Amino acid sequence: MPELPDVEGFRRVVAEHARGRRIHEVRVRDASLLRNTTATALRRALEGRTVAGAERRGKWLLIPAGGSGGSGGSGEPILVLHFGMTGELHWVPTRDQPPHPHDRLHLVADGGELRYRDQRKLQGIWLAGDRGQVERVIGPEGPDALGLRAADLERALHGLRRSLKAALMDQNVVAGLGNLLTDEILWQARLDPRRPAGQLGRSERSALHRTLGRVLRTSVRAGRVPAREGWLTAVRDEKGASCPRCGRPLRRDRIGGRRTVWCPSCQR
DNA sequence: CACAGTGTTATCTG
DNA sequence: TCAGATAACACTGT
Repeated sequence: MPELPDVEGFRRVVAEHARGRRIHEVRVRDASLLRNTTATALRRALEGRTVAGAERRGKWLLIPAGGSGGSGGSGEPILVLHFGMTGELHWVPTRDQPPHPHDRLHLVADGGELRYRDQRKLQGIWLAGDRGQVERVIGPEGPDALGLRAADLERALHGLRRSLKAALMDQNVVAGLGNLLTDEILWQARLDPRRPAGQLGRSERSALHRTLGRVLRTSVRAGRVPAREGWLTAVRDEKGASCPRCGRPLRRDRIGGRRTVWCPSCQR
């Protein structure tokens, strides 16, 4: 599930419910999700501190843990989360509710708990001691897809011979787009996902930019890519699905290494 | 039982 | 260097 709109939703969960609360206890329910730290180190770093906020970077979520009262000579630790394909972040307003079987980490705070839940464990949890360590964990990324400028998109796609599908899903080209979102954007922009990304005409690139922005803003508002009437996402998992726009049968291919649903009649 | 899947990375091949 | 294919991670639903 988690692409940019979902992670943006998780960011809002933290901002609206957890921000400003003191972390009483860190419960590591599955230490195999800890990628660069241990349960002991995570507890030592976070317990007693305050949830200072939440920031999204592409599909990453950063939760800085604010000062515990001391002078804080070494800076504030930052919890770094990636949700893979099945991760979620929940706010549970009552403490000590029975855990969900896929709950991997609980941050127990005043008045509730923040729960990192993940079925497949394809990504995980990092601890950064400062902003520099955050950069090392996340690594290089293209410009964030939300608020992307037309000039940024042009620069990102310039010279690429790869397919649009592969290019848009590459976090080093543009950060935040996943499989579902990319299919929806290319379908709404009427662009063939196999087209070389660097060879779009001016008006095509402009249409792609406008569509990307519109699909993203609508999805962020919903906290997911919505299965809206008239959207590809509404029908993409149906068996003999047909294009919501032209009614002709949709095609399923493997493009850029991922399942791609598109309309060979509309998308050129 | 086989296999694909809303993600990412390493490795191999052309 | 670039791009595509494949495997690996771990688990569930079809």
